[in-house]
Amino acid sequence: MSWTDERIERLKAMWAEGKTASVIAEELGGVSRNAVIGKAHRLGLDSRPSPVKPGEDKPAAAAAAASAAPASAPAPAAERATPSKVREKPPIAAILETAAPMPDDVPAAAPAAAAAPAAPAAKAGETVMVYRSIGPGGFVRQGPGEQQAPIPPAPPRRLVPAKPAPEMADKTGLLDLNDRICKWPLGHPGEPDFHFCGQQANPGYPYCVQHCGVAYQAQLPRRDRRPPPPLPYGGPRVR
DNA sequence: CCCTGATTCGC
DNA sequence: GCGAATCAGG
Repeated sequence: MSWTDERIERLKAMWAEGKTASVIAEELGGVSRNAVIGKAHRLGLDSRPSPVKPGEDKPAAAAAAASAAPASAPAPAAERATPSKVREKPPIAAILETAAPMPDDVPAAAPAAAAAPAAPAAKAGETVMVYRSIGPGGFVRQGPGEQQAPIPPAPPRRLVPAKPAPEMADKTGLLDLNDRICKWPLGHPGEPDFHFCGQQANPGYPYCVQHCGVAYQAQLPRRDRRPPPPLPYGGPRVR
């Protein structure tokens, strides 16, 4: 990895922001902390308060020295690292509120053909398969034009108490989660229709195959990773 | 140990 | 010019 103009600019910017050499190296990718420091010095960037050099003294000038009581006081220090905006935490109560209530009356046979979970964004011309709930009994896979399955499944003879309430017939609430169904969240906690994917979980994983594909991605060697897009200032720090 | 930046020096 | 190795303080 070479020092292109663009990378040098990013180095300068981050160095000026006060980021440590390690962080800069990590964000630039493909270079070590030492490389960053070395480059910064060659560029003549401002020195940082060095743990090794409290005041100023040159190794060569060691002979003289002695009489100096260096007014060392570099305290640029920390006032960063605080995210500009603290994400509101979802109160657990709010999540619980959206979980399936369990009213006494039960629906005869929930039609529930509505909203399939988050259809993936499709490029033009692509066929999007959708998993559509056919009620408490399961899901069918449908293409865009396809109609509801012709043979509606026989309604369950008896609904067990744990089964979903009408409004949650096609949604998976917090209380529906177990280790066999996909826990991929759809929507945001606190919103009325917040629910979970609910498809069959990929055995050994918390998500279905589709969402595992999103959640788990192969780690590329550093040099092959795409550097994060230019964030002029204060992008979210991922660590 | 971990972290930090500075410096050196072979390439 | 580059950066690993090394140094040295916190």
